[in-house]
Amino acid sequence: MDKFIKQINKALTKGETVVFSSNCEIKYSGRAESFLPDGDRIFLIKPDKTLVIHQPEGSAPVNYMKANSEHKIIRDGNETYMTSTNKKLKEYMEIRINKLHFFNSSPQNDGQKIQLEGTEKDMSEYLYAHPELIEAGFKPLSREEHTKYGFIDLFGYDKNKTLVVVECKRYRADLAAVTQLRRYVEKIKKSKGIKRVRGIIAAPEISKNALKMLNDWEFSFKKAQPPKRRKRVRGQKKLGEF
Amino acid sequence: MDKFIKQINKALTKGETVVFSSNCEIKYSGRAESFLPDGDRIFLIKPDKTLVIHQPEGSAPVNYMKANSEHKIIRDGNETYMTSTNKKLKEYMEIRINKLHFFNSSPQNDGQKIQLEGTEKDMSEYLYAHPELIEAGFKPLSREEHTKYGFIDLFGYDKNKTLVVVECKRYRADLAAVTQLRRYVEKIKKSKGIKRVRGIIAAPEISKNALKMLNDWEFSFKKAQPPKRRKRVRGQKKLGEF
DNA sequence: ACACCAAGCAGCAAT
DNA sequence: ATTGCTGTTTGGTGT
Repeated sequence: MDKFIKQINKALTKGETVVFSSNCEIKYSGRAESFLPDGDRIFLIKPDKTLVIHQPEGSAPVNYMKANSEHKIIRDGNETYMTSTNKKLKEYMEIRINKLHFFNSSPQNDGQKIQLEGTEKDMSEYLYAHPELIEAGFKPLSREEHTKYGFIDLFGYDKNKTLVVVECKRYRADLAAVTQLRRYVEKIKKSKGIKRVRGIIAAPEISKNALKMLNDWEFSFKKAQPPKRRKRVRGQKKLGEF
Repeated sequence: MDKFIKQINKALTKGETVVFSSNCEIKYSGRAESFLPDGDRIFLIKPDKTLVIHQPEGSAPVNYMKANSEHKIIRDGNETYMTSTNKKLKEYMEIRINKLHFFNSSPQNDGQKIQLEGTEKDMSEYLYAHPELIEAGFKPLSREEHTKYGFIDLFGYDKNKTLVVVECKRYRADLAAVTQLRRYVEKIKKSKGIKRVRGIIAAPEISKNALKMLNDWEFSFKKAQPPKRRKRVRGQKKLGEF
């Protein structure tokens, strides 16, 4: 355990990435409060002082501390603790480490940024470039615009010069998508002093209740998908699989 | 590298938790598509076949595969790849492993569930038990109720027997909170055929625009907080700090 | 399954 | 720093 304390303190000062596993108990206090009784977990401490703690199931960490936290190992009699504090965020964590299973610390070189495709932004770009996919005669004016009424995905005129707000969803549109659209439409009506502004949800699908609310408000739905390049990845049988 | 392949295959069949670091390139195709050029990353494969991949910064994984994915190591000439597939979710990942930095596999025993306090649910429970914190004469009828209009945090009558919908937010209420409240209020008005239903946002704070929208709709704001036990955690100077 | 919603959401962009 | 919003959101709960 003394070796562990030396190792981790050294690693933290050197800005290495630390991974260890231990049997431990975790207390957290900050935006909420949590307690996790004894069990084996995986710990990851990054050079930016992010701490992520994983149980044996699920994608999300069970506990974590955000970047720029301060991590310390403390001996208290027979017990070993790690404390993590983030004064700025008023967050505190205390981990009683009962047993260390393994420890690794190493420098990690990685200056790369992930390149992501098929997002809602890609979708609004694509529809901006191909307005006929919304409807014949649609003339886009702007996309991804931050207005004081909110963040409007796609905005333009229809063939009758009526203003149209388009809200894009990369998946199934739900009630929240419709209320969001409605908020934009109403704000624009009010600010421009015009009676008629159309609202369109562009998404691959829409939930039943959302469609009902859409109809109640005389908005409309247009089936559309975010674009993908569909490059082949090893393990995929066919490109057409999804 | 051959040893690595044996180790990882063995670990995966035994249901151990695998952690390794490698220099690699990552391609993903599924709900979206991504590409991440060569760099050092930490890999975590859990007994439930969740894969989580971390870069040296931030809380969130840069890439991941959800539980029940299938992970395989493949040699292709001089290159080593790991493929992860989840047929059910139609998700595919391919990782070209250039160099392995370290590897660990170990059984992890952890049957514990995190105990969390200070959630929105705790807040609505507390306000249900202490209705005077909303306003004098408020009589709650239900809390956390799933209706076909949505999920209503707190519902009751005010001192004048007017129906009141309360939407709780554990942190600052925003525009979405107000539109959510408005949706519930309108649906209840319509379904019950009554003209007046009040709406209240209960939250520690509310954003400026949200407050304006709240006033426009003649709803009201009540300052309230989720309850916390505020137990002491090592590293916290005083209980009163937050 | 779908639907809806909270989250210690995280991360990002614009104000 | 605050606001608003997307996300390969994740995770939970109820229908």
